[in-house]
Parts: sequence; C-alpha cells; structure tokens
Amino acid sequence: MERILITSALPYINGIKHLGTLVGSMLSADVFARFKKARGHEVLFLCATDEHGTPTELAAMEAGKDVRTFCDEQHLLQKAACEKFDLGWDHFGRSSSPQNKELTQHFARQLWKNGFLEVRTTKQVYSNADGRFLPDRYVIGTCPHCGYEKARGDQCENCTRVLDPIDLIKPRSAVSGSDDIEIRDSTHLFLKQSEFVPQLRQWIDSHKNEWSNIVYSIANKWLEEGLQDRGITRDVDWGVPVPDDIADGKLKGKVFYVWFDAPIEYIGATKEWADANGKGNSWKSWWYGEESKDVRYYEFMGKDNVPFHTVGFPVTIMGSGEPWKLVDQIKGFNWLNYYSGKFSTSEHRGVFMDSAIEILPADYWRYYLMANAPESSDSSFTFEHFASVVNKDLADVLGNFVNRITKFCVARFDGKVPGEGEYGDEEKALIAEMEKRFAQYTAYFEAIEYRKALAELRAIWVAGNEYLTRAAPWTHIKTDRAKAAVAVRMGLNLVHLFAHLAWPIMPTMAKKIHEAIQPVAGDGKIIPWPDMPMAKELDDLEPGMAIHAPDVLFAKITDEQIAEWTARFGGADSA
RNA sequence: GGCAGCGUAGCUCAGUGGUAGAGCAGGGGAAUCAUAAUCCCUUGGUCGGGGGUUCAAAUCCCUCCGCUGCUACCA
Repeated sequence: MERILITSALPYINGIKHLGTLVGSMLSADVFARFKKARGHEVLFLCATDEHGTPTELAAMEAGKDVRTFCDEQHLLQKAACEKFDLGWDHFGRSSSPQNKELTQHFARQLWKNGFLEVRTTKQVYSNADGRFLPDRYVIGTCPHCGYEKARGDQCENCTRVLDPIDLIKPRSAVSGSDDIEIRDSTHLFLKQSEFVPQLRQWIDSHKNEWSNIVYSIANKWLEEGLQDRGITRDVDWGVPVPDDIADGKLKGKVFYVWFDAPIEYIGATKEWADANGKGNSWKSWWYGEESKDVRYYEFMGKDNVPFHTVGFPVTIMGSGEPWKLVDQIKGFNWLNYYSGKFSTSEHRGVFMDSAIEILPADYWRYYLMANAPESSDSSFTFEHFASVVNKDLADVLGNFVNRITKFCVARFDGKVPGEGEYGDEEKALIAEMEKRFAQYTAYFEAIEYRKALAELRAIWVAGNEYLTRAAPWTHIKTDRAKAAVAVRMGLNLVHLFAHLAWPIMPTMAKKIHEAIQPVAGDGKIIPWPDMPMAKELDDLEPGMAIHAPDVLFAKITDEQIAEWTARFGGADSA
C-alpha cells in the first residue's frame, strides 16, 4: 500500500493564525491525513513554524525580546492553539531547527557545486537609524506616480503600481520613520532559476490534469512570463547562515532567504520527527531515492504559496542533482474573507484560532470551515452563515438524528440493540443508497474535493432521517414490536456508521457519537474508514448490546450569541 | 499598466456544447421518536452587459463592466 506524505504550508511564527490560514493549509491537511490514516495507509503528516525573516526580527524587537526567545514562545503558543483544534500531525517542527540548518546548507552547497548559484551585487536600502538593511516594503515614501504619501517601496497601495524603493520621493524607514537612509551595495547569491525552465515545464505539464485549475495556472503563469533568477540570501541576522565554503566566504554574515529554507523544513521536520522518536536514518525513506518510490506526497497551501512550491522549491531539488522527492499533488486554496474584507493578522481583524476555540469546540469550526472551504473562489466567513450551517447541519440533521433514535431505544427497548425481525425492502433500499453515497463520499475525499465531500456526508445524514420517517418505529411499536425493532436496529447501525464517516472531519464528536453505541476499538486514536459492504456495516451491531443516549451533541447558536460575537470581533460594519 | 482567478436563485455554491441545479432562507402540508428537531411538496434565475460561432451556448470566440489577487526583497 502507498505510503502517504503530507505537509501543510508552514504558518509564519509571527502570531496566532486566523481561520483563513487554518482552513487553507493546516486543517485541510489534517482532515486529509486523518482520512488516509482511517483507510489504513501509513501516513506521515508534518508541519512546522516558519521562523526566519525580517518580520520576525521586528516583532521580537517590538516585544523587547531576543529573536530566539520570541520564537521559542510563539512556537509553543501556536502549537498549543493547533492542538486544541485537533491538528494531529506526527511532528510540528521549527524551520530554525539544527536539522533544517544542516539540510539548507547541504542544498546550497549542492547548488553551488553544480554551478546553479551566482554571486551578484545589488543595491539595497540601508537605514542608519535602524542599523539594518530594509526590505523594499519596509521603505515608505511618496508615490512618484500618484502622490500617495504612504506608498511602500515595492508597490503603491493607492495606485497599485509596482515601484522600486529608489523611485520614492522622501523615502524613510517604515520601522523607525527615519529618513537617514542610503543605498548600499550588497553581495548576494542568486539561484539560476532561468536554466530550469524546460525541466520545470515538463514537470508542471505532467501534472496538468491532476492539479486544480488555480494551482496549474499560477505555476504556468510564472513560466509564461519568463522565469528570472532569484536572490536567495538576505542581509538579516535571523536565519540559516551561508557557509564560508560557498563563494570563498564572500557572503559572510548573511543568511538564506526565508523562502529558501522554509520548504526545506518539510524535509527538516521529517528528520526532527525521526530524531525525536529514535527512528535514526529512516526519515530518508520518505524523501530520497529508490526507497521513496512508494511514497505519494501531498502539499496543502493558500494560493499565495503556490509559486514557491511549483517553482522555487522544485528548482532547489532539481538543482541539487540528487534524487529528492518532488511533490505529487498540490491542493491550493483561495482566500477566506471575514465578512466582505480581509482577515488581517497585522490589524487583528477577524477570528483567530485562540479566540475561536474559546467560543465553541473545535469540531463546530472544523465542519463549517471544510464544508465551506474556499476551493473554487474566495469566500466569506460570517457569523450569520456559520450559525445557520451549525444549527441546521450539525444540530438538526446529525445531532438530532443520534438523539432521537438513541432516546427511543432507551425508552422502548431498554437501551439495548433489539434483535427481533429481519431487514426488509425498506432496509435493502437504504443499504443500496448508502453503498452509492459512501462510494461517492470516498471518491470526493480521494480527490480532495471538500465542499462536495461534505455535501455528500450531509446527504448521508439526511438519508438516515428519511429512512426513519418511512420506517416510523414510533408508530409500529403500538402494533408490531418486531417491525419497530428492525427500524431501531437500523437506526443505531446508522449512528455507528455516521461516527466512522465523520471522524476525519470531527474527531472528537465522532468518538462521542461512536461511544454512545460502543467503545472505539483499538487504542481509540483512529476510527477506521468503513471499507466494507454496507449490508455488513449496517447490520454490524450485536443484538442485546447496551447503548446510551448522549447529551445534546451540538448546541444551537442563538441570535444573542451572534450579536455578542459580532460585537466582540467586528461584523459587517467593521469592513 | 500586465497577468491570473472569479461573476449562475434573496444567501452559499454545483454545473465546460444538448430541456438551468443543490443546500439554506421563503410558502404549503404530514408526522409526533427527537435539541420545535424531522419528512414531503413548492415559489424563485434574460447564468455580469453586448456581439459572434453553432442545429443547439452558463459552457467555445471577441469585447466591455465589476470584484479579488499576483507583479519576483512581506511571508
């Protein structure tokens, strides 16, 4: 059986992530990892904090801490927030790990050895007041085109024109506001991406039918527009140092660009995982050479990350001249907006993971976000929509089904699975329908089509309600106890099925639903996919077995709560 | 400016050449096991505008409009 390697785009270290980042990379990857684990695959699911770069240095400075300490703290905060959402990776690493340093330097040496790195001198803005070089967007000034006074050095937000910092009128540091800045020469390493165009095109085109429209078109766009060589070093302190044996030490004191070392951390995290679990060199079998031939590799990310995963990282791997694994499937997402505006980490607009979990348990969010994942276009989160989906799908359709059948069983059949009667035409028709829907649900999951998968899951719950209405045990109980028993037995089997089908999406609630019927088998860490005929799956419960009616599974969201939350987080009018 | 994605029912979205669809919301009914939860029936759309190709266009082509993003040193 294939081994499955899954990575989620690395969340930047700078603060707790919002719901958009959650759905577009970490949660969608977790749901897929759980699905594959449930089907019995050997899965390695990895993520890490992406820690290097200027924004981290500035955030640490603002917090009055040294960068390492700041990252140590933020890493733990993010890790804790993610665990509360039941993001079950096998390892949550750090791009600042020794393992990643070693691998990043290894790849750079290979690229240097193979002649794909070039030393070039560039003009960079240096701020005397801040004592540091400034990335283009950290230089602000007046736009030469439209006169906007807060234009950034890379682009004017007002007229959207692309700028160079030296074009700005009255340029100053966005960090300190000081205008004591100058242009200095700086030496950097450039990765000769342009030499990889034919190889990249062949690789990208070979996935044309496999990747979604948005992923393929973004990847293709970069090739179409003419791939430029890219600077892979920066004039900052916090990062992986360029080793002295590259370019005769000309890059002394410089570090690699965060987008060079961050994807390598996918491999780095694998090594961290192996080191932490005493697995020695086995990490390499996931990534390198013949040993990794049975691995299928999936990456999950927002659309902004796509170029770095379809061009930058593949060039690093190709240029190494070593047989490292390239990604097989890339799942890219559009943006999730907050009402009609953007979620914003810097302006703290929208709902963030730590506050979301204070409001409601993880599974409410997990279901809503996956059912409304921004797969084909940008989509919006609103508390009104969230409430209607939670109330209808989770409370009314699923929760109430579990509730009504278990309570009826407790009231009329002593809380035991009734054994009387035989399945008839009604049950056979339901089994046939479930067979079909289950196959469809599985197929959507395999294709990573979340909206469609969850619509199918909902249809499966609805089919359960339809069956119960037709079978009407509450009517038959008065005249034909065996007939009522058949309906209750089927109803309980449906509850059991629902628990198995919901697990990748709602692990905690799935377990709770399962335990209403019977304890989860094994260590209880995985609820397996019901890869068996529905006739067996829906006639699986042992007659006489005791069940119980769980408390209300999903509480409804009230209008008062919506009002409270929109007041707290800002709703439609804060856009 | 260039490029990319998107524009379908009040809302959220399916639908890539063959009679416009689903869920929610709205309207009517059934049932009374259940968190007033469920089930059945139903109203509702010049498919962003205009032009073209075709026996046939939401779908292919051209053009215009609108929204979003990218434009290589934010990540």
